[in-house]
Amino acid sequence: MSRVTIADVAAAAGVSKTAVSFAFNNPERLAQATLDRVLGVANDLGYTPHPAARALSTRRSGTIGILIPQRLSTVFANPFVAELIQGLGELCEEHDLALLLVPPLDGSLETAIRHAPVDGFISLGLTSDDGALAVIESLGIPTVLVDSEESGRHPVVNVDDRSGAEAAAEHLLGLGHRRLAVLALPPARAQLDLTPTAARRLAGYRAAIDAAGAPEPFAATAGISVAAGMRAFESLPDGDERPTGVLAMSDMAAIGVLNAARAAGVRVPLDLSVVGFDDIPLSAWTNPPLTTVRQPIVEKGRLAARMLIERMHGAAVESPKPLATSLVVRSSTAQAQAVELPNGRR
Amino acid sequence: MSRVTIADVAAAAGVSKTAVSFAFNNPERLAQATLDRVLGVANDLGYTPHPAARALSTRRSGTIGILIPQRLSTVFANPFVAELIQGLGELCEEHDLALLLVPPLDGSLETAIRHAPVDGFISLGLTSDDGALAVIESLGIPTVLVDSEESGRHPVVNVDDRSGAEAAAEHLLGLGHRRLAVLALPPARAQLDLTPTAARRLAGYRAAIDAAGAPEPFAATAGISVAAGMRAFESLPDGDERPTGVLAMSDMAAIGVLNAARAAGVRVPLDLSVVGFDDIPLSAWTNPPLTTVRQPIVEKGRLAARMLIERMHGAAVESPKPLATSLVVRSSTAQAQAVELPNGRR
DNA sequence: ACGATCCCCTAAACCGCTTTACTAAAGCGG
DNA sequence: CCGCTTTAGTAAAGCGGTTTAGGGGATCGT
Repeated sequence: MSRVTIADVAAAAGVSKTAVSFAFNNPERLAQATLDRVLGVANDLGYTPHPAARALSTRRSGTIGILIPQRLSTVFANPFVAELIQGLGELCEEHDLALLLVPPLDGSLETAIRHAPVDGFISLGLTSDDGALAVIESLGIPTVLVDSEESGRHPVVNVDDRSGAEAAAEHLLGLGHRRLAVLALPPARAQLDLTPTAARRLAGYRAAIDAAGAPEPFAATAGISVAAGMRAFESLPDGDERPTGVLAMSDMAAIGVLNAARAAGVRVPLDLSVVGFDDIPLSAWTNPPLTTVRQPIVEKGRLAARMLIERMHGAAVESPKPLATSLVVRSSTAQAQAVELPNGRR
Repeated sequence: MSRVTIADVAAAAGVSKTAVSFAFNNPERLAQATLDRVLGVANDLGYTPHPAARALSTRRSGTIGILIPQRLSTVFANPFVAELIQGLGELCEEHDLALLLVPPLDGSLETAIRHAPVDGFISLGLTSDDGALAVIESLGIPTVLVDSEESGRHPVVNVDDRSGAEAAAEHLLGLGHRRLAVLALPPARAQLDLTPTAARRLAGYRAAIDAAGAPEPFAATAGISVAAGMRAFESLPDGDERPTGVLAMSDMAAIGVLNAARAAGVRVPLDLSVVGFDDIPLSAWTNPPLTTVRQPIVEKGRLAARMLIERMHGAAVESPKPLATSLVVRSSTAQAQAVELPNGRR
């Protein structure tokens, strides 16, 4: 019941292994009659080249890896990743590549990288000093960074997080909100700093708030799940202290806030305005529909894949400039209620 | 800049390749001093076994493949898959396995299967006569079927689609609805029949409708996207003919109906009741919150992965009985409006 | 002092495929 | 009819690991 090998086919067709190999990879080197016979026999026997053997010999695996910095169950709770894969997938299918999900192995992303049989990596949200990148470097595997920092060593695909965040904050400030809460994304890997994305968004919020002379926002961390958003809402100061506007760095967290608010009898957007980030497809259908910052996720995936494939073909590719983000105003934000203290910073 | 091989390490440490291999895979066969030296040198050189070489030699790749019957961009638009991967991922991480997404290659799932360097497959939604399963068979790769039909050849993980659908239809019928619409899932692969899942759900709807003596439901196909659900709503008969209840086989389609209805001035649930299927996490936060049939997707993924891993270890595993589904009543369904024709089948 | 045992380590075969010579036979011009 | 190119196919050397069989030296029992 063991696999049919090239030697089996060769024997059955009465030719050498080389001839069989040629039949598949170099058909013009065989006489038509031989070619037909070999192909016929191979087909009858159900022969398929062993992927690992082929990969070893050709030094290509036909696979690209997505470097996932966290546990799969965490990351896939975020529709963001699924959307990115849609973009990556389009290009992969076009180029007959398979997609390998590479989460930390034994808790170590570095280990996982070493064991991944891939021709290239797409990495998500790593800081440029992450040890994982050093390992990739030493392995010499072409890589494209997504949601990362500028790096001399690899091309980077980013969106303009900062401008998007700034627009979100300006929107709220423009509606008269002063007491704001920022729901930050947690670090991608334990004991690390903010992800580059979170840092840029935070900078955007800050810039707008400072420019408007509004008080320091309340800060919490909310991850990318509805539950985390709900917890974040609970953690907000209560009573008069409660922020009137929430700037969430993910739509999922924003949706959690929406829900926890309703449960607590806080009306959105009357009592509380909420802005999300990403514009995942479902944000338009929440209750109320979510005001959020749109980023072109699928496009980002497509672009990253295209760049990686070019790199794999040996081309030198430049980092494109960050993709544009835009504020999508729906119904989770409204004019702040009248009563507001007349002083600036608290 | 070429990769460090086992021979490089052996030379640098002044031992044979065998010794280096033992250092990693059979450390007790080396003297402590030698072991330390080899490991030290390997570390200094940044040595990692070449995954393909290792796979060829050990005949294991440390990877399991998810057989995706459609294009990645289509499949990942459905939160269902992301959830399933959360479940699969938990087990994979526990067992240090990577996850390979295997969509059709050159339009052929069979080809993709042959080229996939995996130790096992999880297949999604295939009928048991699908050619892809025959190929897997001939390759002798352990496989677990998800959302498929009972098959003597592979263990199957299913949920009780039929009962769930029946409960959904009974719910609507119990609320007095008679004119119903069923939004079916399209076939997984072009020119094929309904997926096993869709067929079972349809049977469930039918059984309840027949038992209640209600008229034949209007039938449409809606896929698993919000847009498809919106189109399906548009396709419903208008005026007095319009169904008062919609049974959608996916939450995404149901959400599309919700939205298209609102746009058309049709009030949900006053004028139209909508029931979804799956209970994806966001169904609770739509506007209005969606009544739907819950199935334990993450659990399904975990179970499938656990079974596959056991099979890969050579154990014989039985198909468990279908996982329970349950109706989750939220706010998208309500009593049918009074005016109803007093006759039975139209 | 001598064969038997251990302990460490190595040579070489093997996994299944690709690819680089290279050869035998056929075709060709003169 | 002979030397020269083509054509069609092959043998063998990798690719980079793992693993089996075995060898040399130190230790042990007597």
